[in-house]
Amino acid sequence: MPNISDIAEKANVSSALVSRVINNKPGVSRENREKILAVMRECNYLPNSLARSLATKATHAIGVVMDDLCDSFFFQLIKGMQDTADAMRYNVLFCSGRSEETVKMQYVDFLTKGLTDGIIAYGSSKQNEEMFRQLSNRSYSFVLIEGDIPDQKINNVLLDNFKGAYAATEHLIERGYRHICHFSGDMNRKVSFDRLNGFVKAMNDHMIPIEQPGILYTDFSEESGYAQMKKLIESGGEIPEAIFFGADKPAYGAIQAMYEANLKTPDDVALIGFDDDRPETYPIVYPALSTVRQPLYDMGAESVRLLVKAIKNPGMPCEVKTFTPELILRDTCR
Amino acid sequence: MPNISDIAEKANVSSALVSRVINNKPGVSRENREKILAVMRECNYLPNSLARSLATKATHAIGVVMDDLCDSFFFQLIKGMQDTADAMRYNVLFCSGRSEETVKMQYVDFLTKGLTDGIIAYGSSKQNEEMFRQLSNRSYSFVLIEGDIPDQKINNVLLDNFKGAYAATEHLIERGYRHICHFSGDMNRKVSFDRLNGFVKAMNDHMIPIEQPGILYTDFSEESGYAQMKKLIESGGEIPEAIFFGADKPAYGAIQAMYEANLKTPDDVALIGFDDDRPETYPIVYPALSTVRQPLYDMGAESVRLLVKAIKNPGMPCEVKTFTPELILRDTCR
DNA sequence: TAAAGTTTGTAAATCGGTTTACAATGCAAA
DNA sequence: TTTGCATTGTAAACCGATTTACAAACTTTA
Repeated sequence: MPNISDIAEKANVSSALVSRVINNKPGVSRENREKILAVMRECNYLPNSLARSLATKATHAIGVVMDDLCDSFFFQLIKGMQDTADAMRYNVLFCSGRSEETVKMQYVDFLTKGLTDGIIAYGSSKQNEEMFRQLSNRSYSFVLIEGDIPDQKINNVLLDNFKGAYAATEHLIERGYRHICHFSGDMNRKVSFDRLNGFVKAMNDHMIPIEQPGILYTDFSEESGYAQMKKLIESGGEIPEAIFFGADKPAYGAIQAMYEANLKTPDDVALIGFDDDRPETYPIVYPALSTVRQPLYDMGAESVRLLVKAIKNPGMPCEVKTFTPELILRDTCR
Repeated sequence: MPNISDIAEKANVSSALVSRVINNKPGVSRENREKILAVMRECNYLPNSLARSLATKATHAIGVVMDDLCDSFFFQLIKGMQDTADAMRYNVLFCSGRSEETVKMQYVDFLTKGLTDGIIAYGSSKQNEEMFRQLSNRSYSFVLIEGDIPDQKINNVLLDNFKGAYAATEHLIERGYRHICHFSGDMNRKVSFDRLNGFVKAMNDHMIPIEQPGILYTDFSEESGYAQMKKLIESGGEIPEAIFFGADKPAYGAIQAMYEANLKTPDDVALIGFDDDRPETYPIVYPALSTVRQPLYDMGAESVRLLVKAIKNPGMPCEVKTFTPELILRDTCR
């Protein structure tokens, strides 16, 4: 691998001239420019990015750190980020924590030590709050999606989970359902609280009592929804007329349990999920799930725009962009 | 952001000593080591990775370049890579081409200029052959999964597509089916040729004629399988007893078309897919698809092992690891 | 022809680390 | 007391680029 001095030597010029050619800057005669270009081509020369970034203090790369890349939930988010970054001429490096908070933090550490001009992280938990606080102190540019750090000004892309949950619940009420339950999402996540609160508030505002089984806790997996629904059915207790879920995946799990117990939706139980995390498959699958849609593509795009803005204006005051979810009615609740 | 000299100054030592502390090397008195560590902590000092990598010529990072991250097909591959890299203390940076060959190549370029010690790329096409040739010439370490460059020795992780297709077809024949068709995958990919050839060879070896409609061409999408199957049904021609697909996604599409036409599988048409690219959902979905399983997790893991080996032994002769797929019988063909 | 201005080229500092060669120090053995 | 050997510390070169300050050469202009 030749370096800039090798090229300079072969072309009988100083390395500063070669640098000017690399960066298309003035101050090089036509003659020399062509000679240098020829030598570069001949030697298969590629300027070393590390050295360039070290000198210029810019990498033109942004990092994205997520809990787990392998979740179709993130597809639209990723596409939004990638398209936007492409358009803004930034390269995106995705890192996957494989659901382990420690691995995720290790990647944040890795990327922020010089490799990227900024990072986007999805989700915050108590475990990583401290890390983001430190990023703030270092005045490193970053954007947090769906996770806020108490008492800390940071760039944030959020969803109004409360409003979405409220709207979904209210819709169920307006459709005439009275015995309505909630399957919450993972309660380690603030979003799940907000959704739960939206549900409770809507029920209260319409003076509908929350009857047994009331609120059942799941995580964000299909398995957990399946298990809770199966337990509910097997308990022999009364089955609610409608269920609002804190996420789509447990709703799909519940549908599976209902299917096995020969319960139909929406006739026996109306369902509304949250996320619009549709399996990328055909509708034979299930009855299409009614849900509260997160505008993930837009959120991904906005997070990149915000990050690039922060990178280009260091010291810029932090911004918070809140998106509003949309109620989408499909088969499981009209 | 303090640098190493700032720390050295504050601790009243030379920067070489600080470097030794950072890297846990001998040659520092207990006293000084502790003082330096204290100053580092106090200043929130983080050594700059770019500078370190520039000096040591190692980044301890590997890049993975794929056509499109947003495809559940890659999940197991990604997991295999990530787990293995974690265990070997390498960081993995994933890049997504968004299906555009030019973007994918741009990332190869970006990563190989110093950012990563090596890369893994999935799939090769005529368009990017030249790029991989050049990587070879630069003697940059890389591994290609499912893609070989003619006349070029490279590290390769492959699947024996021919054998898998042959086995699947033979199984259909042994089950007594005679009117068997093939829906090929995207013919821009060599894998599709191999699978097609496996099908044809098995039919020939058993002296079964390939009857109308014979071979239908799809790409790797559900839509294409749906469209071809629908056309076939609407054409009013004879429906084959069994179909072997070059990929799972078009098979799922075909199932959808069959469902709409009230055709049952395996009774009306037996189906075998390829990939074992299962939707991460519950079995209500479809009849579970019989398929030829790619050991993607293992292939991902092996690609990382091979790459790291190549990084650590520059000049190592290239290796080719070929995996054998496994026929998995589920509902659509017993 | 001299003075002033414009191009073009170079040397050297810099980015933030690592590493090598060597000097200074301390301590035990002779 | 001298010799020899670790141990500890430092200065300086280096990794591969960018950038600044300035010198040299060439044009204009008066």
